[in-house]
Amino acid sequence: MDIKEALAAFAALSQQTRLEVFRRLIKAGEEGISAGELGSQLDVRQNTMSANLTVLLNAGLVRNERNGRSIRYFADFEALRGLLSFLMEDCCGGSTERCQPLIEELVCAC
Amino acid sequence: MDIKEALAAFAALSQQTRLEVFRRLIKAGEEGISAGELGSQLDVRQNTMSANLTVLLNAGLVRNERNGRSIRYFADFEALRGLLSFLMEDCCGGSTERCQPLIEELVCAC
DNA sequence: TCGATATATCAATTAATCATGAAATATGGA
DNA sequence: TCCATATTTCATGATTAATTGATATATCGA
Repeated sequence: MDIKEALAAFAALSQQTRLEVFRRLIKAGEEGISAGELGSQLDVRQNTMSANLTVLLNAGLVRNERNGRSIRYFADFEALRGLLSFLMEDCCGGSTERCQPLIEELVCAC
Repeated sequence: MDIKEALAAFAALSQQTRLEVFRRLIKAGEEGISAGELGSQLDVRQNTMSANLTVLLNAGLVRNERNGRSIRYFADFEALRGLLSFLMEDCCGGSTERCQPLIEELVCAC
């Protein structure tokens, strides 16, 4: 993960529809959600949704897979891991006092 | 943390100078870094840096504190924790299989 | 092969963001 | 009080992003 990729990822997550899509894909896990389902769940027109999904794809945050006539989207957990590690790199100059509780709390949220 | 705050945080992190600033503040921990130091470290003009620091402040990602003539900035770890929990909420519908390794890898990065 | 469904692409308009010059505010020291 | 330093605020022009209508592509079933 370099800064260009990280910037693209954060930019992708800084728009309401895309953030909601990504959170739903995180929740959905392996199952994923089709483009059409996402559009109707979030009440977004199909071309707008398609454009937003393309942004998430280009940012590397999601993958997709054709399934008959529909296309299913999935969160890319590996990319998310990379992004978060990039952000927290050398946190507190290496002392874990500050980041350890941050991380532990996150586990509980899961 | 609601979606508005999360969007503001991701938007704040989606610009090169601000992302670099935030990562430096994460590294700096308790010590923080002054506005002027950040400007010269990253070779950014003072008013541009000031505007970018204001964006990070408004997004709740950093705090500041006047110290004589200079103003010192600090990463807000609690806000970061809130943001990450928001993003990972109900990850994989509650099963931790997917998020557990993601989190564990993060700890190592610290 | 034809029509229906699902999704993507294109071009254009509108809206938001960014960096900058100029000026203002706050602090500390002579 | 006056000057220098550190930082913020304001107005503006330039770049970039978002949504949309129209159209294209891909898949499925009759």
